[in-house]
Amino acid sequence: MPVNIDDPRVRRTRQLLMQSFTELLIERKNLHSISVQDIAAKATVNRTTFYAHFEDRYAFLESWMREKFQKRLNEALPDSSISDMGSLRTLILAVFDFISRIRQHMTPADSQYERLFESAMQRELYQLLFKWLSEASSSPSKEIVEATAQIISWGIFGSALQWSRDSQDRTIEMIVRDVLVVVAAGLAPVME
Amino acid sequence: MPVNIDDPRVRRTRQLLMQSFTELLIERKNLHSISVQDIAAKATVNRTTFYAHFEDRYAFLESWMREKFQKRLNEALPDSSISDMGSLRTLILAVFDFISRIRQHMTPADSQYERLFESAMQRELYQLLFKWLSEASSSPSKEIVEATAQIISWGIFGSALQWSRDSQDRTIEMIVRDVLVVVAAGLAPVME
DNA sequence: CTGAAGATGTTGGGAAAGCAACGATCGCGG
DNA sequence: CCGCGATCGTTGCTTTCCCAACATCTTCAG
Repeated sequence: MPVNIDDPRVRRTRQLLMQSFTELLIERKNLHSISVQDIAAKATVNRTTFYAHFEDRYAFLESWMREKFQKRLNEALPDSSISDMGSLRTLILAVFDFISRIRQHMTPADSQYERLFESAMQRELYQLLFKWLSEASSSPSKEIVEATAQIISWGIFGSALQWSRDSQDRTIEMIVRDVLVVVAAGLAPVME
Repeated sequence: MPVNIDDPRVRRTRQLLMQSFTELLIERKNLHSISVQDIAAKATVNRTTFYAHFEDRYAFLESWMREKFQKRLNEALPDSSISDMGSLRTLILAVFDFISRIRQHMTPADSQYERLFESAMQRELYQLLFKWLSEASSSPSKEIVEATAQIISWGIFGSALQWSRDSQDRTIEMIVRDVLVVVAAGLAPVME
């Protein structure tokens, strides 16, 4: 298990593995058909090295999902804050869009990974919300901020998940507008 | 000094260093202003590793030049042979074009590297010609083939070098046509 | 059902890459 | 001319990576 994540070799290996898996996922839609050997080979990295970085394939998939999701959110909100209604809408939109795209790469054979991906996304969303709220909030109570981040992250994520499952009969703009109203109201107590 | 050139780490490191130097050369035109540290940094490789692969900066530059030149020639002649007059012209054209491009990246401060580059190119051209002639020639004598490769490689390379120095008053098409005639004649004895 | 092929993790030893530190050399402004 | 900083090339030691081999476990065709 590599100890120093600042070691250039460690960074390079991780990046190569992540990138390779992303490309494989684009080539062959089916997640389940991608083996550890495939990922390692494409990354020109030994299979053993894969296991030096990740406990098992599930730990890798979780890291991959968290990284992808985090990157997506940070690209959507470059200033790293939810300053106004507009940025809040952008955030919600990004979550809905991301979940929808991920689902396109899932086949019935991949259902075993659904819960893994979902929890990774929710946790990542919570952490980002908590960080942003801690900076922007007027509330002095850490507990209040935590609770707010929990409720809002679950609220956004859960509704996005449900929408992505229900064959998406409502357009993304419509549903996002509705979610925005509720979320904004929930955020009100901790914002000035 | 790495021993096994099939080791994925060795291949990766070499490629990273080569690629990084190429990009640096495009960014900052001046060859002389590029330090070993610059190359290593851009390749996310330790400076010590650079010296594990190359005796010194000169050995690196020679390898880089040979690799670039070889790649350029193989791209120009994908079938790896000089089957007819057309492919021979393509080869000569590639040499002239390559030398001309390289010169664009040279400033007076880089004059110390000229001889290095030149000998690398000539030797590479010789080796390719020898290989091709060995396959295509009808001559049973190895000595004849060697001598032919020597003369032709020096002939093409030398005239290209001279042309690139002389402010290129004649168009590349004109000079190449003339060189082609002579080279073809020189090649005649060993071709069927 | 079976066994052959392939995927998952694991281990030990050797090779490559990273790192900090060193003296030597070069260039250049004071 | 001096000396200060930057680059060069080297060394000893640590960490990471590669590799071959192994024991499971799954899968799927005969």
